[in-house]
Amino acid sequence: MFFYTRYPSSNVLKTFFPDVKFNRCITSQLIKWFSNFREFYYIQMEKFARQAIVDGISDVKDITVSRDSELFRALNMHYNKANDFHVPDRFLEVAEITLHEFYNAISATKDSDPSWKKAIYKVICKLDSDVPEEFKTSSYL
DNA sequence: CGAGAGCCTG
DNA sequence: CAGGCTCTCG
Repeated sequence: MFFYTRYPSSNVLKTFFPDVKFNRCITSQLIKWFSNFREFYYIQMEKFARQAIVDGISDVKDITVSRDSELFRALNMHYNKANDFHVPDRFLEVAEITLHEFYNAISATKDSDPSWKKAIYKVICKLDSDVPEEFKTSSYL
């Protein structure tokens, strides 16, 4: 599910767990869970973006994310351990865009600003796609 | 005041 | 992942 949306609202998130009766506690736990997913995602992005800079890559266009990228493997390992479904191409695009955002920001030393990631989050949150209905049938996450 | 983001920690 | 804490926003 994360491969489709990075910023689902709590209500949207809930619809993907039809078999769960939510109370305040479980809901916040679910929100927290997804928040952790985002955290991991951005941590990886920053890590690989910095690595690209250390590696001396000077053009953003030389930074790409494909299914056999180290970055993709790290993410897939985390969100899709069993590798039981196909990751949408759109996710690869979003991942690449995210990586570029980090690369550009760090290159411009914007990371000296305590809240420099906010600008990136603002861009990425607009790239969410709809999650296929099939995910609502079983506890896919 | 409560939900949720974001950051840090275990 | 889950807890805990600060901070923003409706």
